[in-house]
Amino acid sequence: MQYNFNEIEAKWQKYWAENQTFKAANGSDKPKFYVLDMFPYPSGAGLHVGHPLGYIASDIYARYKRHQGFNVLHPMGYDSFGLPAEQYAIQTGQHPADTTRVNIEGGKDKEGNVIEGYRKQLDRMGFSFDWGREVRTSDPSYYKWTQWIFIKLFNTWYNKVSDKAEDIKTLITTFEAEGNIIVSAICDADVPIFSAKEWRQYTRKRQEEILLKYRLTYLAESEVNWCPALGTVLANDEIVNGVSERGGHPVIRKKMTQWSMRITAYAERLLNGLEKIDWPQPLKDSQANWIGRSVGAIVKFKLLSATKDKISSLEPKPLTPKNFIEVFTTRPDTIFGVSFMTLAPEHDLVPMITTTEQKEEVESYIEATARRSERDRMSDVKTISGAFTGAYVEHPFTKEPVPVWIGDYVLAGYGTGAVMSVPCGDQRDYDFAKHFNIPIPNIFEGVDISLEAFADKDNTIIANSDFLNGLTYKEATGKVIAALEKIGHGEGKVNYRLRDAVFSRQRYWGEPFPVYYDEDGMPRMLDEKFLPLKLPEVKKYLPTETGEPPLGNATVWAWDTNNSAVVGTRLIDHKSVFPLELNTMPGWAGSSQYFNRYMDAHNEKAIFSQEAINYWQDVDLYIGGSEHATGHLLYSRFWQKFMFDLGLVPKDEFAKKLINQGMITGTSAFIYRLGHHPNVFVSKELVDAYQNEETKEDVLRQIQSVVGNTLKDLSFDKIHVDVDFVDASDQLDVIKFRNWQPEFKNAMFIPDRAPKLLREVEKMSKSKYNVVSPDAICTEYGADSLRLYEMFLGPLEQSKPWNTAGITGVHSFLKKLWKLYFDEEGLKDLKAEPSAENLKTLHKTIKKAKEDIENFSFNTSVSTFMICVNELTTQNCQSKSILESLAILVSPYAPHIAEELWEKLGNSTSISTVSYPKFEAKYVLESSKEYPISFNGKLRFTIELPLDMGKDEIEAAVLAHEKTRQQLQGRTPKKVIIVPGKIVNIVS
RNA sequence: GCUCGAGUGGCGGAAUUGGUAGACGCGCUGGAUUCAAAAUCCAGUGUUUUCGGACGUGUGGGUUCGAUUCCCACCUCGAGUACCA
Repeated sequence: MQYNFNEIEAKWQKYWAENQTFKAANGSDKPKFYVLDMFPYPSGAGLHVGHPLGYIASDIYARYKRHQGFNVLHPMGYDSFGLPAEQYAIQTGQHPADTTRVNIEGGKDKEGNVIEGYRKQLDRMGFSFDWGREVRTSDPSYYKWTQWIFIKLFNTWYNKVSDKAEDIKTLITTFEAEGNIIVSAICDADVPIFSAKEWRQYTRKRQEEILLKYRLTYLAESEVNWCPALGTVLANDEIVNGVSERGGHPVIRKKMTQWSMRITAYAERLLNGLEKIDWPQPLKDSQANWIGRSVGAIVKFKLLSATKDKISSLEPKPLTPKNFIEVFTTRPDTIFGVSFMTLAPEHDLVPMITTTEQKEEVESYIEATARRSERDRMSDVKTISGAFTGAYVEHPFTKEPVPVWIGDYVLAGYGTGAVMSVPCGDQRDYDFAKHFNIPIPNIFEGVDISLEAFADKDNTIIANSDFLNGLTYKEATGKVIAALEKIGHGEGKVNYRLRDAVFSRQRYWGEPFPVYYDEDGMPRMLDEKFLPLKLPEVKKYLPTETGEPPLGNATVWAWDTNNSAVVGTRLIDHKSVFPLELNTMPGWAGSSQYFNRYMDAHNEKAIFSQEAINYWQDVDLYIGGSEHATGHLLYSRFWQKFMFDLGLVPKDEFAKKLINQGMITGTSAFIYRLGHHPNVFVSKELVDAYQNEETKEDVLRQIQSVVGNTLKDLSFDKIHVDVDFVDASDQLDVIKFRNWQPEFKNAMFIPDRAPKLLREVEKMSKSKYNVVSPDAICTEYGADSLRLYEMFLGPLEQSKPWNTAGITGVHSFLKKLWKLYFDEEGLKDLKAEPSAENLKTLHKTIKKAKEDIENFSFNTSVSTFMICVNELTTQNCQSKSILESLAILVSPYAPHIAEELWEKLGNSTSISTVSYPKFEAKYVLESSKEYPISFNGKLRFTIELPLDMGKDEIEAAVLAHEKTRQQLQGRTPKKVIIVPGKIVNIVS
């Protein structure tokens, strides 16, 4: 009987679907285990072999956990809002919902190409997903809950005292009773101070404006990253090297009114939370880096409004709210080294403090920096530029005047947008001072600063600094902060690099905000019971002529408050019918709580029931790509903590363990095309030989014999060849190549048979002809072979190249496995009692396979199975019990063949929940050991000795051995090292 | 520049606490089977050699009876980040 994988795989996929084998119940006597994959964006191009790597690993683990007796939740869904569907809609006019459905469920695209569909592709690989819990972020029944969370965020503020998010009502109550002086909140910087009386006298609009400054999602005019080519704003994590992550378009800074998420409220908790989750260190590092906590101080420098000559006569005046400049510094200990102050050119105070004499220079500098794009400014960090404002501030301790400059090395968006410049202690300040001839006072003990700044905190001893002299960095910092606080000129402060996240996108294919704008133009939330607010139909998916987002094209997009319904925009009267928000939410909105929604995916009354969330708690294992480190994975943690504060989820971290699977790259194939002879192709070997001086002439002659002797100098172009035309020996199938494209129809090859190709590892991409689809592999070798091979390639986390040729190794393993159970006639007569050898092989395998799977070392467990099958084949194992256990061991990796073997052995239920074989040490105990005998650390020979032999006996046995005497040649050993069970080393 | 990770045969990779380097697979070489091919099976396969051995895990040093593994310096590649005060 042959191993007919196509038939077997189709049969069991059908069986699993019909019997709902992998349906997970929300409650069970078994312990729970939640295995999650990052859900995919369903693109029209379909999956290539790189995509399922993580899914295969998580599926193996999920299946293993079922064998271990866990109730396993292993869901899958689609992150189906996004840019590609929208851009396709703009080009073709097709509704993104339609193309998205085709990409998932299959069908035809506009050109009539057959799209297989993600679901079918995934099904062919035999995943044990509980498809009954599928979610699609673009489905109104799903995004209803994304909108719901948005409303919750709007109705919440962050109380620093309780250190958590609280209902906005508690804030309003406080305002009404006591004003905001006693409120300690994470809010906008420009909140005015008011009393309860003042609050009550404010208009409703004024009150709303103030509350917006406290809400966890708020509308604010802010500087955003605007991408003109995409017509939308982008978040910081959507920009790579100053250009858009998608498409590589330039990005400029622009002021716009946008929804923002107050993620900064959670900065500290997001940072601390990293300590209790088992996530990859590089990923934690990059989140920590992104949050960018730095400890230092705020220092206030009083403004002196006069020119330098007159300052000395000025009377000292107390600080008032408007007459100082605030800086943030991590080195308050160097305050006596300040010789100037630098503001970002965009700093609010610049126009106010600039003197008439300096006005022209400052304005032209500001104009020049504004003209430079973000990218220019970033790529050119060496050019030093700046301008003097003419203004001075007063040093808080020395009372000396300090000149105020502006310079684009100071960023408006970090800290206070102003720095106290200490040229002796900071290289940027140093360079700036050198360039503009500003003095560089030295405040470090025994340090030469004639060439560069001294920034080594650990070896700092402060000098020339009044009361800080002789102190270390740490001592001086503490002392100076205390002194600043005492005179009211500053305080200790922790600063974060993390910015609030802009949450508006000028796009069509995203979640609509459940927001309308009232008669005052203030945002109001729809009542929860009217959700979902569905995306309106539009004629065009582009921005409107007046520059509004695509939803501006909708004719039915207004909120009728009398009837609680979406109505035509013509009816807007700002009395009872109001305009709805035209922006949509960003890509990460839908993915920030999807893992919790899976727990109760069809609940219409709540995002999930409390029973469901309390049962499943959190994700036990999450597998996905590292590219989401500072996007999805940070935002999801933020929303989880928010949900936790509201008491909606029991855990404030959503995933205990996370693994980043590596990328599978392609192995591109190239043939060399002869210069000036576009019809002639030369093998890699000949081109290599041509590069070698010794063989160059031979190659030249060989090529001349084909194309004529006129050719003296050879040149070669590398041409991509479809990897489908290449065999395991890297030889080209010339017939396939000639039929590939018309220009190759009459191609000639040197040598003319199976020329060797050059192979290089590159990212998989259509244009490189190195994309391999899992469907083709499933058809030719089967899903079980694909699964095994993806795991066998190497460690899960590592990036590694795909080469289809190698799959024959795991495929013939499966055939050998099959042959242990079947011969030509059918199932073998498996009545033999297991031999000691059989049991040893089996139990060795159980032990190793279990260890490997628990360490996520899937590549080595595949080797273990190969060794096991090779041994059992040699042993001619005919024991049913051994072969039953083997089928279970293999089943997480190659589930189809395992089910078939299991059934043919006479079992009537699925193998998927059978308990894992138990390792028993007694079967693998050895009585003797082949001891390696080394002399001075170098292995010479081995001797077999009983394992229970003691050190002394071993020494005696080894020294008595004839080969030992040969090695020693009469010398006496100086030392004999014996590690029982391991090695013997003789030093002589 | 900074942070993190990695360098092992022709290739993917293995070696669990420092203890027989190269498991397993691909490829390659030879053989069996076949009219032939595919498939299958058997043997070999780090380099070198005077067939005793010698040399071998990016480079140079160190610790150790013993180092792919630990320490120091350097080189190369990859990922992230980038004027963060």
